[in-house]
Amino acid sequence: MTTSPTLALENFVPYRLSVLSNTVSGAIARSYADRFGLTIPEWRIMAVLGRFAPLTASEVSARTAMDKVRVSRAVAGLLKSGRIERTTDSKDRRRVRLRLSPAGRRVYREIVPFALSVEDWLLAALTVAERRQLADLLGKLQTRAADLWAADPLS
Amino acid sequence: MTTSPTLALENFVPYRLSVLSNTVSGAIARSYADRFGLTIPEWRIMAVLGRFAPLTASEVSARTAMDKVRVSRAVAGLLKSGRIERTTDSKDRRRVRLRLSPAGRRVYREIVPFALSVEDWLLAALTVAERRQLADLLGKLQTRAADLWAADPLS
DNA sequence: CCTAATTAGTTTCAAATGAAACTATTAAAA
DNA sequence: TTTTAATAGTTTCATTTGAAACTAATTAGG
Repeated sequence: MTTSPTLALENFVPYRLSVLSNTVSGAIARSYADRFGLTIPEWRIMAVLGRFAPLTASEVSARTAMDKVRVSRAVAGLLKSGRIERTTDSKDRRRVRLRLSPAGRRVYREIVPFALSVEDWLLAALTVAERRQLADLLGKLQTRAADLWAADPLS
Repeated sequence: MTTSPTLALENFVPYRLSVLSNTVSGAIARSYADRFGLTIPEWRIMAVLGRFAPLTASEVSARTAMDKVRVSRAVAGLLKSGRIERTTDSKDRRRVRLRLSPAGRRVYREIVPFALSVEDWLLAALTVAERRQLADLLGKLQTRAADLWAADPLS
């Protein structure tokens, strides 16, 4: 008698990554919504503008791994809540230069320590060596996954 | 002069997890759609029914980490494509017993080796020791994240 | 019993999503 | 130049999503 090979979902790495990422993002999304009235796309944009402003929408897109539609909508939300400012680039009037507003900077100064404390809380289960391992593994897997995405090497 | 603390998104673990998970899931979703005409929720359901059938929708929900609405819709899709069968439980007529159909089992026998080969390809960048590390770290982080989700311990 | 509360699963409705079409502007080619 | 193509960003439209409401069946309480 032959048995078909089976797959244990609970040990399957793509599944575990998805569940972990959803759990973490869900908890964070709830916190950010409650405390700051921000979505995760909005938070990501504030995070990159806090470091690198001014940026164009395309640059934000590249730095946040979000497509331009998402960026466009999250930018609209942040403009409405007065947390970022937009000016059109005078050299290339298609481009838009984005930066945090004074109110945005105040939120940024509050949210960064909070975000870091969430990360710390999450990583408190790991030793320093394990945290290094984690960073290393995430890097290797991301490189590999990007190739999987780009080329479908199993075709 | 004082500088506000900043946050490097590209090193922020929740962000890196999200990007990695999206990259992996996106590549897999494309493959499954192309080769088997399956969505990821449908595939997850087939994966658990391949091991544990019959299961009720709630049991499927628990084993796949998907809410009951998602399960209900994916079950409807699998019924339509003839890959699962449904009978109502005679002891409790609210419950529904789900199992793979013969056609579903054929797909299952094809997709399991494929799924494992995708995982292998992804993990080929890691040594055996690193794979063990990864499994260990994912476990620790998932436990921690579940606590974060349940209790919001930073409140 | 018989009513209230609970549970399993589905449907509805409003919000989030992304691909494709679109507008405006700039760069390249003829 | 003046088309033509490419780029930046927005909007449209069809699909996906999930919370809340709903239906049906079972269990618990009075």
